[in-house]
Amino acid sequence: MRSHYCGLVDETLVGQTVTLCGWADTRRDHGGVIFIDLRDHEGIVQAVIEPDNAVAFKQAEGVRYEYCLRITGQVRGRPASQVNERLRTGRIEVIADVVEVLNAAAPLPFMLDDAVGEDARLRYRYLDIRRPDMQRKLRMRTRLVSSLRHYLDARGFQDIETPILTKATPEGARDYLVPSRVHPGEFFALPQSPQLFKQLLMVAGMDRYYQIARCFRDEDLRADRQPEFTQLDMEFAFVGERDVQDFVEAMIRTIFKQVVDVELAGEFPRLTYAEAMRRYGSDKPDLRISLELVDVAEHVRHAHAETGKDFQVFSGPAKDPQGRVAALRVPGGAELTRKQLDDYGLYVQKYGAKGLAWIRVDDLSKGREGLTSPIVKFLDDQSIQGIFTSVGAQTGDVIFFGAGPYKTVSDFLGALRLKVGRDLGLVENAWRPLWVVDFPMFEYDFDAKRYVALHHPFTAPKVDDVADLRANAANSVSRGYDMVLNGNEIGGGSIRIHRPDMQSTVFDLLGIAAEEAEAKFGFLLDALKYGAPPHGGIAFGIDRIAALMAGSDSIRDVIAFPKTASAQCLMTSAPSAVPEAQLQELHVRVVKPQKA
RNA sequence: GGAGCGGUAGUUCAGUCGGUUAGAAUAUCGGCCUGUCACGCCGAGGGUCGCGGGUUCGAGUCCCGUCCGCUCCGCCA
Repeated sequence: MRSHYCGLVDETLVGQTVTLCGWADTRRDHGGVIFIDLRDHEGIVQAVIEPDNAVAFKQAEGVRYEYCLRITGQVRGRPASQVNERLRTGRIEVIADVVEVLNAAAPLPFMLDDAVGEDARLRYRYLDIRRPDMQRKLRMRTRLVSSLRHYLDARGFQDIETPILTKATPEGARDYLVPSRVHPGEFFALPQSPQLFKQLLMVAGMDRYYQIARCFRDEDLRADRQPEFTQLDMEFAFVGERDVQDFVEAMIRTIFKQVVDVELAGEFPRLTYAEAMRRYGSDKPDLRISLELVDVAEHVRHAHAETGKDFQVFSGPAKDPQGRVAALRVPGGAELTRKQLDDYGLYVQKYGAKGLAWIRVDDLSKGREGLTSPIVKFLDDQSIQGIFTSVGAQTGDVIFFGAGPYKTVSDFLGALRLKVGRDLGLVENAWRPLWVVDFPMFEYDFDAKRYVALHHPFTAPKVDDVADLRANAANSVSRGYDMVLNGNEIGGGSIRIHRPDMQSTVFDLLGIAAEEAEAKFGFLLDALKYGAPPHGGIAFGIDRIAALMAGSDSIRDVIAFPKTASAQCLMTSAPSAVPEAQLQELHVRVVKPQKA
């Protein structure tokens, strides 16, 4: 039984006998004295095996490898001159009376204090996790989840499990499927979220529900997306959006204080989706960067005053109701080299930009002479003056321009805003949460040639009237909301549809025929008939919140056993082929054999 | 599905214009030293240059394909 954690053994224990368990990954043998840096998740303590014990130890064990050890001995203080500030050792040492080798260790594939590549870390994840940084992150995640549970348990929320083996959903992400042995040719799906079950729990009178729920989506990965991930899933009955938002905002504020001692803003600002796109070119704006997009269409719509010609790159989108011409003023951007400016042009191409125009303001007082730009020759003085006034141009700025379809321009200038902000060190060191609200109800999918739900098809529209929604479907606004923190969507939710007629109407507007809706969501439509209460909720990305709290760029760092970008586990080599007999039992035949 | 970067010793990396026996640090092993704490000193072993093909007198280096890791676009209701 361990009586002390290494890092908790300090001067106050001098003279006492302690028992410590941990690993020793350094070996030193000096003048017959063996020094062992014993390490656990709390820290390091130096144990000393005096010569008489050391001889026996060396004979029995050699002094070679990392060991898993248990050491019992007396704590002794040491002179201040011996203190090693870097290792935080030297104040005390433990004189080992008994050294038990619980297990020897082969030479480690990498040194735990080295920077090491991602694949080696993932292959030997159990060693990676021994490193103090990973210990800190995973233990912090535990505190996060614990803190959330305490908060919700204390407020009457019911923690209710929902099925992992469930029904495939027609829309949304690809499902992970599980073949049924008992029902040949039929499949379960792993849940993309417990969405429908939690709504049914509201109908069932479990009026405040939460679950720390594992969710599965068979889509390509990102630094902030794994095929399986963890949500704090919540639902409330008899509420409107402010009820949900106010409750969870207080919860998030509390857990940030408890887990990482961070005070979040008193009240999170609210931005409509439209305003977020207009000012930040994103539905999850990073408010730590103060740069904003400014619309300048009004200044570039007219023909050049002297040449009489249109600058069609700008004037076309400026005249188009679906178009956008916007500017991004970057203070200090005049420092950027031509190469850097060109690189930004390439950068925005992957977001659909045809090109990136810019004006460098070398000296505002010199008028045109003080500008460098590929495009000023196409703009008359009135245009330039109008733009400069709109964006507040100053000497030393670069002003970037985007022109084209509204969504495209917003997207690529939004991406550029983040890129430039980071490159130029314009990201404030702060926590900047906000709500994004008033999302469009529907989004047109040009490939499928139909409307799709922007959030999900159970999100309630702002209008309560079915006829009203039908009449204005394209411009309808939903009762959805996202919580955004430092440019990350950490939570998203909505008030749900609770009336069958409205739910049927939304299915219909999404092009889901009545029979199809009945087959796929009949149980939901049925349930809504039996007096379903008004309800709504939200789901938070636990992995993303943990990564933010831990200061990690990737959620892999706060997941013990994550998958690689190609959705594999390097440690277990999953997924992998299975024996033919297993497939037969499941009535599954593999058409394209996996590569050897 | 697409793009970019990377893959060389156990690990982290260097390797010039295609040219002799592919190097360094660290780890490992052996020896020496010895209250050390990134100990020090001497020595040794360790390489399918991711894999396959091609160009060439000659390929770690150039070309094509492919696999793997990371990042991004698409995708993620």
